[in-house]
Amino acid sequence: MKASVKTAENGRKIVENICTEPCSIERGMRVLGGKWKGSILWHLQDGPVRFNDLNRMVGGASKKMIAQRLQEMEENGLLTRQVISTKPVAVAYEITDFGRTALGFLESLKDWVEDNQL
Amino acid sequence: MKASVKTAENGRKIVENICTEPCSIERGMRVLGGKWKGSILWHLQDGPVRFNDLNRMVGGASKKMIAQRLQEMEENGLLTRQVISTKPVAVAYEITDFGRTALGFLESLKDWVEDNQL
DNA sequence: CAGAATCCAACCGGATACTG
DNA sequence: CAGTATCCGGTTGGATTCTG
Repeated sequence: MKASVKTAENGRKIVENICTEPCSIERGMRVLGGKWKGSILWHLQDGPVRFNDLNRMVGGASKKMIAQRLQEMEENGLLTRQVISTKPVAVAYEITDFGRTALGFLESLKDWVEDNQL
Repeated sequence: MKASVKTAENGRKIVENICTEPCSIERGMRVLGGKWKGSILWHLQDGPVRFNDLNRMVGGASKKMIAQRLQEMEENGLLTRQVISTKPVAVAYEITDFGRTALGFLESLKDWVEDNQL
């Protein structure tokens, strides 16, 4: 929701509606922002990746963080986790169709950063 | 940078390049992500806004947070701060042209969130 | 009005060690 | 291999008070 703004006679702007609950952008940042989530999703776009590989691909994040973010992202339906019962066990993370709908936006963020040398 | 992946004879994927420094997506999240930054920029798109109004528009953030984020965003060139020497003093924050280049994907984030009822 | 300063609890996240 | 458990220092961020 966006706050609605009126302009008084003196030119002063009056804010009428207040965003009481977090607006869409903040909610989105909670799902895709934070640390590592964007990178994780990005690195899943070419197919399932195993835990340790993902850990290496993201780079800089600890196993603990990756595991946490993966859980949250699974709960949000961005990816799925499948256990392959070999010895030792293997686990593959795969992006969902829903997760893919976020890739476009991640790409525009990436382009924006690179175009502006941030 | 994206990690490069090869597939070994056994079908196992090998991660070759490791993202040592934060990749574009992470850097972008640091500039636009975090708490409130997206919302702040979003609420500036229709013209300059004063500190307290911005505080109300964002909603939920303390003055301290808004002040901090505004400083960072000014350093990043996303917005400018101009002091109007009235009594009491007024300060207006205005989005820069560069800041405007980020509005596009904030909008796609917003749409994505709303389309999927996040 | 627009902050800066201070205090402090809560959370975050790295390192390490351990498990099935 | 794919995590979980624990420890623990650092950061975050709210509440409150103060200032020009």
